[in-house]
Amino acid sequence: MLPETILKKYYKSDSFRGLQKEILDTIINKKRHCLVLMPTGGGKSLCYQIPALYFDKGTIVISPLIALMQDQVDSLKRKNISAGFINSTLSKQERDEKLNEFILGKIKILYVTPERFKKKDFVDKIKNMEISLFAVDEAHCISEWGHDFRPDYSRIGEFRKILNNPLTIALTATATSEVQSDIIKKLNIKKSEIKIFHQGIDRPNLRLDTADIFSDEEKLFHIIKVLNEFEGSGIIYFSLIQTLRIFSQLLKDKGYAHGIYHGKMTSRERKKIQRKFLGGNINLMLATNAFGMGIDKADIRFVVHAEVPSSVESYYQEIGRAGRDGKNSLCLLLYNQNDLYIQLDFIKWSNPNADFYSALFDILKRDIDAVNSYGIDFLREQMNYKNRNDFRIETAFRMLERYEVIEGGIENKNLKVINKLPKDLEEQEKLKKKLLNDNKKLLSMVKYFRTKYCRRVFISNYFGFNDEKPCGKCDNCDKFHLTSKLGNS
DNA sequence: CGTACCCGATGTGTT
Repeated sequence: MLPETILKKYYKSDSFRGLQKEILDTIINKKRHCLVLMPTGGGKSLCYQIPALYFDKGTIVISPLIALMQDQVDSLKRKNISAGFINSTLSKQERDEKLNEFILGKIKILYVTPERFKKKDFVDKIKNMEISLFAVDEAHCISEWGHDFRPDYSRIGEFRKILNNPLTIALTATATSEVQSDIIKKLNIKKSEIKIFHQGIDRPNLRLDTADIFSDEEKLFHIIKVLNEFEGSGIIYFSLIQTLRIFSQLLKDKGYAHGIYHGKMTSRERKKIQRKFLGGNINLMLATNAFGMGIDKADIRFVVHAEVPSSVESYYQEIGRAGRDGKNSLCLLLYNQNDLYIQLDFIKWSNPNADFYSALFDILKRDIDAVNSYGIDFLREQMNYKNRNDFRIETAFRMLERYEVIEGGIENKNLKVINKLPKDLEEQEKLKKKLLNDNKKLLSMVKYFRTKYCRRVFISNYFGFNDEKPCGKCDNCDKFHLTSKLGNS
C-alpha cells in the first residue's frame, strides 16, 4: 500500500503536512536513517507509523514513559492498527504473550522503554528477529537523560546492534545542534548516513515575557496578576515540589482553584488530575517538569515559570505547551537569581567526579558485606559526607549499574561488585566535560533573561537559526519600541 | 531531589 493510501485508510486524511512527505520518502524509498525535529502537534508520529505499516516486518519504538506508550497504543488501536507495548504494567505472562505476538507479526508496532533491553529474556528472543524499522520517540531523552538519570538511554546504539542495525528514525520537538550530534552519536550512526529534517521552532503567537524577582511575595503578585488577567487554562512550573506546595497553599488561601502535578504523586493521582486538566475541569496546574510530555491541550493560554529551569531547551519545551491553537498566549519567566542555586545543586548531584567514583568503588569492593548489612547510611559515613541533601551517591549507583560494575541492590541486601570501573567513570576529563556542559546550559538561561534584544531571536539563535527578525511582542521588543519613540538608541 | 524505569508483593477503590 502506498503511503497516501495508508494515510487515507487509517488516518482518514487526504494530504501530508509540512515535511512529512519528504521524510516518508527518505525512510520508505531511500531507506535512509532520519532525525526529525518537528514541533509537537506537527505530526511526528505519522513519520514512523506510516513506514511501520508500509514495511512487511515489525517496528520497535523506544518511548520514554509508560503513560505515553499507553496513549499511543490506544490511539493506534482506535485506528485499527495493530500495536502493543511491553512494560511493567503487564504481568510476566502478558509480557511474554505480547512479545510472541510481535515475533509472529500479529503486532506490527511494539513500544518499549530502553530499560527493556536489560531483560535477558527480551533480548534473547528479539535478537534473532528481523525488524523493518527502529524508531526513537522523544529522542532528546537520549541526550537529556542518558548521561546520568536514565543511563540506559545512552545504550541505544547497543540496542541497534542487537537488532542488526536496522533502519532508524529518531524524533523530537527540540534539539540544539550539539544535542542532534549527541543523538546521532548515541545511535551509533555516521553523520553521513542520517538525514536531518528540521521544521523550525517558530511560535509567533507566544509572547515571551520576563520579570526580575527578589522575593516570593513578588512572585505571588505576578502570578496572581496573570491569573486575574487571563481567562482559560495555564501551567505554573516550579523546580521544587516544596515550593510548589507552598504556592499551592498560598493560591488556595486566596481562592484560586488548581491542580498539582509532580513525580512524587502516584500514577493514579497523576492520571486523574491530568484528565481533569485536559478535560477543562481544572484550568490551572502547578507542576514540576514531570508534567508535560504527551500533554496535548490546544488552549493553554499561559505558562509561567516560578523558578528558573535548567536550560533554554527545557524552557522552550515547557513553554511550547502554550498556544497550540494558534491564539496569543503568554510565557512568563519569573527570574529570581537565588533560584539558580537550586539548579546548581541539581547539577552537582548529577555529576559525581572521578574521585567520588573511585572512593565509592573502593568501599564497595572492600566492605560490600557491611554495605549490604548496614545500608546506605554506612556508605555515607564511609564516604565521609553526612549531608543528606547530597544525592551524588544515587547518581553514581545508576551509572555503576549501567556500566555493569555492580548488580543487585542494597534494598535486597544482594549488592555485588562484578566488574572494575570503566574508563568513562575513571577519567576526570570526560566527567568534567559533562559538568561543564550542564553549567553551560544553565548559563544559557541566565543569558536568556539578561539579553536586551528580542527573546524570540535569542531562542532561534540558540537552536541554530540565524535569520530571525525581532518578534515585536516580547518584553524587550516592547522596551525597544518605547525607547525608539523617545528617540534613544 | 526534578525527571523514570523495573518487579512482585500487598491490598485498594467504587466511574
